[in-house]
Amino acid sequence: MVITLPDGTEKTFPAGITGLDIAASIGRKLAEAALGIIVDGRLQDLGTPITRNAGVSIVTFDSPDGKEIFWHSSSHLMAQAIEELFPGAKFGAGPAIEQGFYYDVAYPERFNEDDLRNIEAKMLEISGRDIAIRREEMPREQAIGYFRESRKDPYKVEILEETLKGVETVSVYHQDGFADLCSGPHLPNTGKIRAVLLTNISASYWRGDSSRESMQRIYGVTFPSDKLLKEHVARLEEARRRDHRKLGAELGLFMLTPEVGSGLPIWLPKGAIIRNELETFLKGEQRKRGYVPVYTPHIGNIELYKRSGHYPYYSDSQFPPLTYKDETGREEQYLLKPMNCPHHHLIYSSDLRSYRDLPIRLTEFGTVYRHEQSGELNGLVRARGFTQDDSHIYCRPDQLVDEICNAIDLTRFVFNTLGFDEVETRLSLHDPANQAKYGGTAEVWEQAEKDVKEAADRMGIKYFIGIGEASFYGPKIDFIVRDAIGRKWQLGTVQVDYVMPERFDLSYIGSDGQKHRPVVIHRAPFGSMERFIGVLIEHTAGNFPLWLAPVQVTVLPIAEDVHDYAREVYAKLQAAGIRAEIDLRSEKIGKKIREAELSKIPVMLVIGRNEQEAREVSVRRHRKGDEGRLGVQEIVARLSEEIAQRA
RNA sequence: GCUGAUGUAGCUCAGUCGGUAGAGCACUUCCUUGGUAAGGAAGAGGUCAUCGGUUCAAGUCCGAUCAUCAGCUCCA
Repeated sequence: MVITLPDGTEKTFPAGITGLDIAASIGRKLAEAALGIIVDGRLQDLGTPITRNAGVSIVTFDSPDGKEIFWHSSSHLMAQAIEELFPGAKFGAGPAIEQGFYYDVAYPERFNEDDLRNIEAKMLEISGRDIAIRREEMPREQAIGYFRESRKDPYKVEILEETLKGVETVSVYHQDGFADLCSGPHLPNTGKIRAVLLTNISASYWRGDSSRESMQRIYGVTFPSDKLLKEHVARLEEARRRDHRKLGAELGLFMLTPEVGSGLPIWLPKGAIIRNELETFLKGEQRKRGYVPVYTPHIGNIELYKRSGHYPYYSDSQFPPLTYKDETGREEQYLLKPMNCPHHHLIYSSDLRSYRDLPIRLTEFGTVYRHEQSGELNGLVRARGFTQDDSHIYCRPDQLVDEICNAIDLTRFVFNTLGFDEVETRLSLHDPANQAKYGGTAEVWEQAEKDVKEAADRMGIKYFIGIGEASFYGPKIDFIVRDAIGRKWQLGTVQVDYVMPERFDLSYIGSDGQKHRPVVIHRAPFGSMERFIGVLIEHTAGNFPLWLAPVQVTVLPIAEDVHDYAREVYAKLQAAGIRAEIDLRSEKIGKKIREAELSKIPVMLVIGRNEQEAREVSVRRHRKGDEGRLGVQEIVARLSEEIAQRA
């Protein structure tokens, strides 16, 4: 029997050999690190006998597959520990996730922190017993009996009876007295799991259904060594350090207060500078690309949203309507606007449009209000009042793909400028199985999705498909970045819409003199200014590039006798339009520098007697240190240039 | 919205068994005039989230509300 390894080398083995044997034949270390094996593209247990010629690769913790196996087995290990410590606990679902695993547990008592520590200790103890993990296949009917009678776990029985209805044979993994219904694969033994951290407990509904019983979901992460766990903990601490809510307060960027309302961020002067710079940047870029600015009110007649179809779709996540009654008893209802599109559509149809006028690109930083569920609110990244860098492009069908490409190009330009280089792109398509969720006809959707794909392919972007992620009026291209804690956030978006033009009866006069229907593109490179800046804060850890820094330069005189010269330098910076501060306190230079470093000011200009005599400044860059002396004109010119370049 | 946790000075946090509130940093004033990440001294700062209850007495115990955090569910 011939086994082909990933590097192309071929080895001959007797039939029935296992992955572990193959790993051992390559090296002792690999045998130790091996967690599973991929045989002809299929991930399986290390102990599964291989009976014919195959291409194999050994899976270790370094690969995503390896982590998946490791953490999935860890969830079983945790379940076993819980079962030993808390007899009677029943188990729901326990998968591996991106950063570890969880298990949903039904148990009458609430678990607390101490319980977690005890479970951790028990897991390590079980790991120390180095129990073999054994796979057993059995007919589904037999498994139902097993889980009902022996394991007494109603949740597994439910999975067997419903989710796995059509399946003949299922697999059960055993380790000591513990057994779990699971397709696998799993680790060969529990001993591989050497470091355990249970991170938190939360509630979850059985099968994600809020009408079903609530279970306790215990999250954890495990590693093959303590060293890896320590690194993981260090990453978590770094994430906490970068949390935009913490940095936003420390750096005086924004605030949230119940006196205004939850989820309603207030921009403080320093945060407003960042937002204003970003807006100025995008406005300038859009001007170059043929967008025209408009302004629209913050509320709109409710009829507008009924017409657009937003109201019925999203009435539960809107602030309740404002009702106005005049003396005659006539009633009008207004909605705090949850999106800008309807206003823009009315601007479009306020005039007769010729095919020669298209595309028309209306743009506005439009503030919208959505009553997000209280549990969803999260600093700037999930707020109830936020501002979209919203534009609507009205174009002819023959211009559509070009216009989508332009919007993608702008979005990419924005992300590159801001230093987001790891952006995932999702083509968000509709779910054909759930057509009722969407507006428009099947043909229109087919066309729209074809156009979106064509544009994405032409722009050469790498994307993945998200079925059911489309909005109700059309497919989208979504740009997704991760925050410091690894959570994903959708920022920019480009959306195609054939539905709104119908609803608002938008038209243009074609070359044939007849009325035609334009197509609308909704696009927002930043998405929401609040969310974008929230993610930007975490991305930069508050160390903003010079052009965005709320305070760009601080002038630090060493002693009082150079205050006059320091003021002169400060005045020159201000005159050049550089955001500068001056620290005239009677503190030592070390303290002034420390405070400037902590407030993450990019440039410090230290001035003492030597600098005064030479008409120079000592330049110190944040996190870099002393960079030597420069003439005043020189430093002003260099900083101005760096700001202009948005470097 | 649901489940759980949390809420004490501007910030980070102590506060024991229920007996009228504490530290460090920041802030203010004074002294100090210094060379690349914390000079010294003094002072000021609190409706212990809010409302109600138990008690002779509540930061502490109980309940409700609000907010925040974690997760679930949702996301134009």
